[in-house]
Amino acid sequence: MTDQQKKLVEANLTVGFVAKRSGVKVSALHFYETKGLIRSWRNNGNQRRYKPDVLRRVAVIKAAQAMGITLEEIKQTLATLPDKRTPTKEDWSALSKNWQAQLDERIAFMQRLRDRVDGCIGCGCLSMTKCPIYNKDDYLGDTQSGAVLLNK
Amino acid sequence: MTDQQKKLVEANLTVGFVAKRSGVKVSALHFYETKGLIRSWRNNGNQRRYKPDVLRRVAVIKAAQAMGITLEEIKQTLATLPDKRTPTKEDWSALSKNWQAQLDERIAFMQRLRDRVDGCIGCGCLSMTKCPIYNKDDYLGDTQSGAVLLNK
DNA sequence: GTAAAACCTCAAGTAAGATTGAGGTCAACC
DNA sequence: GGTTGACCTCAATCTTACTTGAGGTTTTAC
Repeated sequence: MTDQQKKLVEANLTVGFVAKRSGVKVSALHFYETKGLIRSWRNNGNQRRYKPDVLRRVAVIKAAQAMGITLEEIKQTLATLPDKRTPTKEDWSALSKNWQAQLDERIAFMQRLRDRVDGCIGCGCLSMTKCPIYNKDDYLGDTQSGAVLLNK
Repeated sequence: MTDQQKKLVEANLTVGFVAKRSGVKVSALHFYETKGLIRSWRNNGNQRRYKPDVLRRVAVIKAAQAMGITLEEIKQTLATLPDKRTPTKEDWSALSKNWQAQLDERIAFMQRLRDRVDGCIGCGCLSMTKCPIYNKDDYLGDTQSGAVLLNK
């Protein structure tokens, strides 16, 4: 049994191990901790120790980031996980559902954007009076203007 | 005829007009100019004046940003537009094609991600030895590790 | 028991993409 | 022709998400 495996069994992970396993740097783990996204306790020598589920938390953080969710939002959502006990399948499932909706929205937005890019950026209407990019008021209310229509 | 319409006809846009029409702040237009994404000339009083196609450029910049393309990449792509003449339908169409491929990729990535979130974050395998998020080596080569698999 | 590797804190730096503010000029309108 | 709003430059500041480095301690390995 290697030392790393021992650590696993002890369910008492060092920062270096978590860094290697999760693919983020030690400095990032420190950073996430200061931001309240993950937690650790300290051993006698003041070194961080983690529960194994920190690996899932970090994986979830990376996945959410890849979806374009900010750390602040991720923190909010992670805060809905139970504090006292190790999160269960249902707990993680709820997070997943939360973000899946956002992700679906984002995908839909990207698809709309693709269609716009297709239909509009490439269109031939260079005239200021006809192009819907030039003249957004044509199909937006007066309160909207400019590139605002691109922001979701 | 309003003053704004006069300005349009004169094809000689002020920075304030462009800002209002495109939905970006004057400071952003200054910024884009220093970065080489848009161009202007100056009137007698040293004020910026723009050709109308700057509006399309800005719309394209915002669209590309919404796709997750960096200003540097956008600059590179915009640099392929003709320098001497006003870009034609075909010119803009080429840009559109360029980015559509990237957008398709990004959408596909998001969809893969959605499936992962579904299948993995929400899965019940909290054991370190079975969960594919915990044990990435199971399906990635040794060179890959950790959350790397989430980065496209 | 000692050297190397891993860890600690805290301040500063980085990159992208802007915004804000100071101090001053130009243009539009009555 | 003066006031107000739009514009100018340039430096500084902001946000997000980290990384780097200095200076020092702890753990691990032999």
